[in-house]
Amino acid sequence: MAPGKKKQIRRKRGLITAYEVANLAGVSQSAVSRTFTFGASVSERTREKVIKAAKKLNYRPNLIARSLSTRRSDMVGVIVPPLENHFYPEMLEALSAELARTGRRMLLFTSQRNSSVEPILEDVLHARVDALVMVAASVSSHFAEECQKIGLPIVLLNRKTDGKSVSSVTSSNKDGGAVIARFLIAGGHKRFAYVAGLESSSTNRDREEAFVEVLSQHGHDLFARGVGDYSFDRAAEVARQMLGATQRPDAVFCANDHMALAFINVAKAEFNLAVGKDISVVGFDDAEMSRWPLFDLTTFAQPLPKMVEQVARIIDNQLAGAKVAPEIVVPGELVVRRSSRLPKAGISGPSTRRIWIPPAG
Amino acid sequence: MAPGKKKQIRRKRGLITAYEVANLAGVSQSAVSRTFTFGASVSERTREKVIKAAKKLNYRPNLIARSLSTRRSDMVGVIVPPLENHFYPEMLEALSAELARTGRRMLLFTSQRNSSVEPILEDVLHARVDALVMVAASVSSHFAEECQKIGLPIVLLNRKTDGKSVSSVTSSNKDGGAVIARFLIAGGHKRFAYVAGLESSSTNRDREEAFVEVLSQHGHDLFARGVGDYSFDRAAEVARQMLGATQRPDAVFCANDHMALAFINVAKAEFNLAVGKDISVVGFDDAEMSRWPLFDLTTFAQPLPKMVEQVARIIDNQLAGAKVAPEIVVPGELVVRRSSRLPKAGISGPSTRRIWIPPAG
DNA sequence: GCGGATATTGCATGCGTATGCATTACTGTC
DNA sequence: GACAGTAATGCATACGCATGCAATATCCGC
Repeated sequence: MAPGKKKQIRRKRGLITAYEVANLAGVSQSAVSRTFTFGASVSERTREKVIKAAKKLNYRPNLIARSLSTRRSDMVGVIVPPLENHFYPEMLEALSAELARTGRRMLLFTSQRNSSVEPILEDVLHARVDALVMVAASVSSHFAEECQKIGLPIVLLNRKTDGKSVSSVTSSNKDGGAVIARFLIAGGHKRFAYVAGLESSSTNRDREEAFVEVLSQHGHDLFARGVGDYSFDRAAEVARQMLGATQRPDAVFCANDHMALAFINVAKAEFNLAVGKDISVVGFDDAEMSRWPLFDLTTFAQPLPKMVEQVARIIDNQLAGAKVAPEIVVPGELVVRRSSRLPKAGISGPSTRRIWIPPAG
Repeated sequence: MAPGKKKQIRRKRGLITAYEVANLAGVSQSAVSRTFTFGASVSERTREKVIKAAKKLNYRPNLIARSLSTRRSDMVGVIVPPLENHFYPEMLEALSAELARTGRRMLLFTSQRNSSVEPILEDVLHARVDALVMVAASVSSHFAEECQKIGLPIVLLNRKTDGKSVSSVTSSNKDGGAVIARFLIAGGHKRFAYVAGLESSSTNRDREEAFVEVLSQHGHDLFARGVGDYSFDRAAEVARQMLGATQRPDAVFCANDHMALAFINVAKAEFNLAVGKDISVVGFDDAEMSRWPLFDLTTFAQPLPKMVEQVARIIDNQLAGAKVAPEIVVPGELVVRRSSRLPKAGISGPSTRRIWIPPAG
């Protein structure tokens, strides 16, 4: 070794670096790095020396530097829609927990109510995240291609984009719509209404199509239909119209819980109706609030834990080089509560969580 | 210049770098960097060449590399409590918007219901965020010191830690408690109840102390008291006890909206009470849901926009070298709705947002 | 105790940008 | 047109870690 080449001896302002730990431990910076890199080759003796020195100096590997070196940031960009719909905070928490579990951190972007996500996407791209999860949003094919090109995996959660070969995780929206139709028919209802979510969304299309189709298979038409755009206020407005009409629907399927809660609010507070007797209301999501005594909402439950698990799995696979962009559909189930008149048969499960399964035949 | 030293000509797999843009534009990498660094010295002609080349190559500065170089990540770590309380998603959105507005990104950490934030903090420290915002959490003096040492600004939001010289932003919890007491007294109530939040929290202490103090100034004792720990279920349980007693309170102050909504749920759904007539319920926060027809909750509004603005300001100042750790208290106001009997005087404001101000004297 | 296989170690360099410093190109003035 | 003063530019290096490669150290079987 060239003498006098002790370049390792540094001392700067600011934070502790691997060099300083190396000095104290009497090893090279490489050894320090290897100690903190899973799977790297270090002897037990070296590791101990390093750990001890690191603890003494209160050293923490600088993840920024690591990212630059490894070209992996271990950050996942997450774009969430406005959190007005309380199902999304729940989804966010589940996602956060799942990402943490798989050793990733979450860079969160919230989208404003009336603006597109495009500018956000530009930000995300700069941030060098390893992957991107978009909740309840869709994506232009232009952007999808760009991400493909730079190797950034995208996963859509609770929404999908048809034919664009973008990964997505949704629950079985079609099954949900269909089961709810069967459930309401089995409950003896006659006048069916649908409160639509955003008509441009895949979730709304799937739910509505299946709902209407099963109704018509049983000889029923939609008695009323309104568009709530997944918004509380607009859904409440729809409710006012439907309930103020000379003849009311007796069974209402709202495309998500948030709108169903709006509907119940109006029905009870403004029309003094007994929800579950005078009129049945069914939602979709099974957000926490649906269990609140004043709502007690029958709703098609989306299994959040399974959904976010799939998200993580897709990310893992894509980062491992998978070429396919799977569209995962996770099964859900109809949780029966008292916002709806019950069919005679088909209810099962513990009293805390009764579900309805269409009787065979 | 040493001939053949054209080190700038590189070409690698992966993303576009400043070098490649420099080549195409016929300038140095420095010029590219300066073009994308606000306030740097570049001529208009150079800038144009660079911008053009950058656009052509679809170049984006690598923020990871920039962070390593500047030692600023422009990321703020945010730790939020469980989002069951719907006021927190709102706060999160407001904070996200404010951080975005000030050119920062948000690294989000969610804390689990029954576990301490300590392990999360360790993660945050690794991530090299520029600052840390902790929502509704408190912090050990040990950790506060450590952050002080490494120069990481911390801001507590909606909570404070006494005497630890940690910055915090809260709304005027004491005023809130006091105003609510005056309001309920002015409304002619006689039997006052308090549903406490987490008893270890500064918010609960401040609200309760002021509430009780004003009551006693007017010769009233607390008729009933229960602890809801800011949880829906526990607050509902408290409600069942209070409402099931032989004599009920006629005015209930719940330490936050979330618990107030639980109380109203139980009062209406299980005891069939007319909230606002049979019993008055007042909350604290003014979460969105408080406006829902079934709740229509009178509540002390915390001004989210101002609060998050203060958070950003503190972060700016601390990063600019400020030594003091301010404890900001932002004024709030009592928003009057129909969950409570109204006093004769003191109500003002547009019909969409009526507020109550204690009449002078 | 020997030869070879294997595990550990350190050196040197790269990751992509920002920036101090020295150099060069302008700009305006008389 | 010469000069001072300023703006613009490029060079070289640092930021803190990971890692390929070559050099050692350790281990194993005999």
